[in-house]
Amino acid sequence: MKEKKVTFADLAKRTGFSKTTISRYFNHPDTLTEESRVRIAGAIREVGYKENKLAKVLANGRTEIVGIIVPNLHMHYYADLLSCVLNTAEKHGYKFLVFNGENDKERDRSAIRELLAYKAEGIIVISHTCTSEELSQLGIPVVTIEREDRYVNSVNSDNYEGGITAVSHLVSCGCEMLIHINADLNKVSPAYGRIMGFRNVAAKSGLPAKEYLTYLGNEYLEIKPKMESILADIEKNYPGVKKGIFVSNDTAAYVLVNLILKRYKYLPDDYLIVGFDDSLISRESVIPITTIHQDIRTMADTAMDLLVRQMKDRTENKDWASAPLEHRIIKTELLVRETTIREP
Amino acid sequence: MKEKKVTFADLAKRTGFSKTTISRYFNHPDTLTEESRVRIAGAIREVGYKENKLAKVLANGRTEIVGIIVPNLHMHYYADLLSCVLNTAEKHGYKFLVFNGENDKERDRSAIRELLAYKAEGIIVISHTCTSEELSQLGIPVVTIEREDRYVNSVNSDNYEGGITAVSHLVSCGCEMLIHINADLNKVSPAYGRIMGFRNVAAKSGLPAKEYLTYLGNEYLEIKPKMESILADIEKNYPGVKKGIFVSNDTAAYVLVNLILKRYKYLPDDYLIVGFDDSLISRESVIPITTIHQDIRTMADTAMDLLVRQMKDRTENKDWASAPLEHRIIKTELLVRETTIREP
DNA sequence: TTGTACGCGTTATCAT
DNA sequence: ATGATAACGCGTACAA
Repeated sequence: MKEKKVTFADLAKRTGFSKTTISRYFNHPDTLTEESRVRIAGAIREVGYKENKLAKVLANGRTEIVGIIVPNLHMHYYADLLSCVLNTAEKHGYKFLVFNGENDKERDRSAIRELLAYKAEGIIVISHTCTSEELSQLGIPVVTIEREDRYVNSVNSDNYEGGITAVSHLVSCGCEMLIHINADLNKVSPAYGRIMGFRNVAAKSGLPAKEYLTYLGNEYLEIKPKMESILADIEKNYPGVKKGIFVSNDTAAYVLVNLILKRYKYLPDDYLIVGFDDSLISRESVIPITTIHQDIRTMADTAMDLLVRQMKDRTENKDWASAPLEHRIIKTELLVRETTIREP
Repeated sequence: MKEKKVTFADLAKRTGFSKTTISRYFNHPDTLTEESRVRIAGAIREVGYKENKLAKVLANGRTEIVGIIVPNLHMHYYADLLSCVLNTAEKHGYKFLVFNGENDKERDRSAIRELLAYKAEGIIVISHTCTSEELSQLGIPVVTIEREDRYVNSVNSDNYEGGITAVSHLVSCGCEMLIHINADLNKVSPAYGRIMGFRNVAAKSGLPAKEYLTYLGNEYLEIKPKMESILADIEKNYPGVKKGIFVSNDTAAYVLVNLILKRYKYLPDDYLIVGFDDSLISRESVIPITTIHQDIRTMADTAMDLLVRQMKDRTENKDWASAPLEHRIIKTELLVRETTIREP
């Protein structure tokens, strides 16, 4: 079972042209006679020629490969993001070499090594184990999404504005106190803006505020016990008070709603809840959750646009590396659903 | 801002060795003197050499690239599958070029074209727009996961056995009738086995059985209205009867549970429900859903094992293409949760 | 319009 | 243990 590899040489022999002409047939067809084209086209289908992009790459340097490093794929947020990035394939013509870091610094590093070895033209980094400083020294264009981004181009949601909007909504719903549940985030994390947003509105509102800042986990079963104790604390300390609760993300908000439902069979009037992300789960809840929509599609598109520009500059030998950094902020949007509005 | 490309030639010049020796340093270090190795190693870090896998590929033919084509990534099932496949990267040393078909035949086809052009050594196909016959003629190893697979190697869950188990469980719970909700599947689809499993057990049990076979959709909001009318039909025709309902997948089962909860605020004793997949959502439900666990991890591992074997045979010029087809079946497992067992 | 000759960075095959 | 040389498949000046 021999592998038959048909190359330009074979096509050349078969048509009487030189390899150069065959090459031109693919890259500059307009410089050939109609007749020559037909002859070559015929030969191509007769011998079943298949293009070899790797040989092409070695000759002209453009791999058309972009690397993506994701932290994981069980969180729909990352899966969605990856999906949207992959969908830019036809728009820009890049292929994606994907690596799943699983929050392991060594894996992320090894992914980067491979990408450099395969001469990827650029990398989209969604995982967060490597510092942006490290990323900035790779020698190829990098764009990060929703993570620490001091030294590289990036795209982030408008977390601060989103936090402002979420909490303002709670205030305007007539809440008598404000609560924020979140991880104890690092200030360099874009999501830290959500905490800032909360504090800002809480201060201006003059309402009593309480923050529960502690690591909750990423999965339902991990979050549940922690949320249980937070809920217990709330029930104990603030009974009867109309509470506006801003939860860091929809999964956590969903857990909270479920716990409350489990307890009361319905959502009591003194609980108003807002999540963040607009992930599927927020819609799938028995009581759909009010949340801040992140425009993942636009984030992915913007990231690719940024990356493509840099990659283009690089292949054209422009000074891409010392261009000023760009940190794009993508607008969020409040989606009012049933956890902040009671049906009559 | 010039790009400095350091090659074997530079290392050779710098160390006084030939390119051949440099190559050997990387591929057969044991054939060099300790001293030579040290000298080369030194040169490498001094000039900052970075390997170029593409040149290597052109010379030896092994890209170490495997293609993956997924139908989409909003369904956690596919995202999980992709995640598990990506995680075999270190085990076998392959890199993954990922394409998102989005159920578009043209996109799937174009993905295949690209993979052939990039000389991927094999492809894992999860999307289902291309027939297995088409896939079998690509000239490179292919393994499909949970889809039509007549002409190619494949990995599937034991859908039939899963169906049997699910429905048997309902019977043993004392249900007075059996209901199956599923899409009107094609017989070549592996998931058709779930329907067969239902019919088989239903027939043997002698219980009255009812099938709702109609396309439900893949997303919560798409499924909801359809499930609503099915539930209405059930409530109208089988009130008071203890119903054992086997739903085709967890998302649909989740919708059903939510609709029932919305109506009764609890799950009435005459509703016993079993889903399929063991997707996250089945655990995240207010009432955790009894389901059939699919061992996605093992499916992904098995798929890669199958593919790797074929790819190896091919590079060794063995007759991989005419080896007998293998269709691996992965065991499923019943997970009894709260939708089939009531707490006292 | 078409061809010649060389380069891309590495590996494989003989030699020494 | 190390080297010389020819592939690998294609692109591109430069020539004709």
